[in-house]
Amino acid sequence: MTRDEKKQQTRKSLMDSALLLVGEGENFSNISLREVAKNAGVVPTAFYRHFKDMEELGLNLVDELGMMLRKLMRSARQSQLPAVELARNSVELYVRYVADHRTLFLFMSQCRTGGTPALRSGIRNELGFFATELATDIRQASSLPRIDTQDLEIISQLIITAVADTTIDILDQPENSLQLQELIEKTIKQLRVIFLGATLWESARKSSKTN
Amino acid sequence: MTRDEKKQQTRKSLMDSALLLVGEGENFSNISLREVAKNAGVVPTAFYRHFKDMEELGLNLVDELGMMLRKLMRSARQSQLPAVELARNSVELYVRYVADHRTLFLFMSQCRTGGTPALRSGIRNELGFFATELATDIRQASSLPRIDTQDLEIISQLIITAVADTTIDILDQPENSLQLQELIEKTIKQLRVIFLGATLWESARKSSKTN
DNA sequence: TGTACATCAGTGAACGCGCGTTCACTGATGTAC
DNA sequence: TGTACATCAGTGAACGCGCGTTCACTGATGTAC
Repeated sequence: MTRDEKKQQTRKSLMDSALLLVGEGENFSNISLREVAKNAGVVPTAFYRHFKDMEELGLNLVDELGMMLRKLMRSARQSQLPAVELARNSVELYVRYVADHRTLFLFMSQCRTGGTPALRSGIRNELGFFATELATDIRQASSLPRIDTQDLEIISQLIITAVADTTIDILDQPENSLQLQELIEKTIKQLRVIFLGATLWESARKSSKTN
Repeated sequence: MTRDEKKQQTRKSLMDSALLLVGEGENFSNISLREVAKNAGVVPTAFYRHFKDMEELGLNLVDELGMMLRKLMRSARQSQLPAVELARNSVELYVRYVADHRTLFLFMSQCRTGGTPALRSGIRNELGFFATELATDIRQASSLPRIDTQDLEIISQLIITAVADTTIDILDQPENSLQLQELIEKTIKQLRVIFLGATLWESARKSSKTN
């Protein structure tokens, strides 16, 4: 193994170590550089070969989260489902991703509102990007062909907010629990309300034009 | 001043001191007992005469938040506005409350997803209570007279989520900024989409009954 | 291919600091008579 | 009202601990010839 490969491996260990500690219930902003290093099996000073401080490590986790979300989006696009089952399908796909990447989504939920300004804005950026992509998809699906672009983005943001906000509740539930199923149904209903509203919104726009 | 009055005063100083530090950009979960005591003008050990630890102080801040939210709800009820301007009026009232109690809402935003389990569930509890109240109000306003109670609660939760989620963005903006106004308009639009969706949701329920 | 030197990821000792918590205390306020 | 004692909010010294960061270092990997 080359020196560079080894370095990348240690770097990954450090990031995984931080996520592990998040998974054990620690708040990311309370996790110490020393804990992370210890957990990764290196001496504290080795940390500095990879990151300036914990915030920089966090920003790299945000990048990892971003890639994850893009993968999720790609999966969602593949399943060309009829609109009626789109909400259910999307939520269930999301829940599966959350379960499979528990610690990364815990990190997201924690830092989205609780992190340092840089972390917060990093995550909000990724979610914003996600919302824009979602708006494009909705546009292309032509379900709401005449709604204006700005409003479509606002609606997409609302969808993301509704889903992102349930994430912490999902993570608090054991997998396959009854409560988890209820959370899923709740979120599906919320998305359907939003979709229904979006349909009417379009006509509201049109009628306001005629006023 | 009696001894008990003095004690209550110190207790308040400690809680205010914690909020002050939150207002200065510190994360509540990183604030030390010593900082709080120092800021309140007492010796660190005096802290223990009032709270077991910082989490207990935080739970008392959650109570304060709860009272605040109930006051907000009462104000909102007084303004018997027509449904068409209800969204705008509510959002603007909320924004005024957020501006007037900046640090308390910062605390809420931080801890809603980032706090310890006890704090998180405390805040979610308050917001849940708020959602239930909101559902009752919507029911009584009879705007959606035949929607089922459970679904109405779910829709109320979505409204709360949409508003609560913008809170952190509102707090990041200087008062009276253009961006702030845009955030307000965005939230109003989101609430209107939800209300519109709720109207359709009702008929969707009815039509499913006929299937 | 073999040698001599450069690079640099990770080491380990050391530092000063703020932390939460303990303890015995002080002295103003409260209470019983 | 006055006195003697009890209460208890706040004091201040002390503790051991984990923290982030510095520094000179080691030794395996990489490179130039």
